[in-house]
Amino acid sequence: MRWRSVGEVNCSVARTLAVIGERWTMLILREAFLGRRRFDDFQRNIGIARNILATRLRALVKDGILERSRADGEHARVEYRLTKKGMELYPVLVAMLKWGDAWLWPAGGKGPPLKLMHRGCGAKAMPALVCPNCGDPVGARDMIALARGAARPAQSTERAAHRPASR
Amino acid sequence: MRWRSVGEVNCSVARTLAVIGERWTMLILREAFLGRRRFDDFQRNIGIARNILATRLRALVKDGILERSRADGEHARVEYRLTKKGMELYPVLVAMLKWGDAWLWPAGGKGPPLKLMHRGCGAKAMPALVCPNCGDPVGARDMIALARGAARPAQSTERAAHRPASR
DNA sequence: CGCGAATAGTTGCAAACTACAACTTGAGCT
DNA sequence: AGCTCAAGTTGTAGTTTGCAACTATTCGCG
Repeated sequence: MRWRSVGEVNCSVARTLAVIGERWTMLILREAFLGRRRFDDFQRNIGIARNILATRLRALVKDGILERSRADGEHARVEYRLTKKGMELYPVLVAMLKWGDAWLWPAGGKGPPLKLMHRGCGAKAMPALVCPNCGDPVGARDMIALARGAARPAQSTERAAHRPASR
Repeated sequence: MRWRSVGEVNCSVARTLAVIGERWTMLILREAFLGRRRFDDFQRNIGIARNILATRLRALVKDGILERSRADGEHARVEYRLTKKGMELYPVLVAMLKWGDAWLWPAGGKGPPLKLMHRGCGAKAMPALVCPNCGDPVGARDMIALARGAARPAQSTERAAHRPASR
């Protein structure tokens, strides 16, 4: 398969990657979530080449993640802002941020540069993933994937069909 | 900046992307979380070219996400399994899955192929992101990013330094 | 032992993508 | 008109990806 057709695969992860999986795209979204809206701000803060940025922004607009508007008044100022669809990518970004904070800062070093604070209660803490039903935190081993229709987990095919007689 | 040095940037998102941000990598992890462990299983299920898969697997092992072991007994069977560090990438995958489920399946179509079930309580539902302190669900607008040290949000620089006299 | 099948890769090459820097376009200011 | 700024586009060189065929190692079996 070519990467080009990864968006047509019958899997939400693959389709999501077709939208946000290109190099640089998540960094553009990071900036967008921090409130950045202008071409040159993105370009300077990320350090991305201008043509690549232009291409990515165009794709994100086409996919409905960002909205492009010509804010008239000052020069040719163009703004890119997150749509609702884009806003809802926040959990993806936070999950990356949290994992990076936990695993990618060597003990001797300075530690990650950002902390998150919950507006509602004032807690300075990373959001956690929980079961919406019982409220317990969930990790990889707490969830089972069920294929549509099937009543059983969509688990490993593991040595199924071939080698029918030999064991 | 080259993509090569994105891992040295002072940002957990950028560093995380240096590890899992290459094309195909998250699809390899999807398979790993579904219980797949073997080279050919990854290759067939994802549809990735073999050389690319080999390169990605090597990188994931080097980064401590997967562990390579030569399970002796059958042929030259090699296994790749998630480490603890790798397991903790689950929230990233789930966030993508959830967003894809919500936004990438046209109304007329068949809908996403996987559902998740919580082992603990049996609920069939996607995990949600909540504040660990108060338990409220959080979205992009509910959190504020604070730069280390600084007491104020790490928000947009927006027309700050230059243009000092003209307004 | 020697053979064929299974598994896990590697290699060579063409096509596609990325990066850099310089250039273009269009709007507003004076 | 001429200057500046923001937002791209273009040309070109370098890097990465994808395909298909090839190699290497192990196992089971006669």
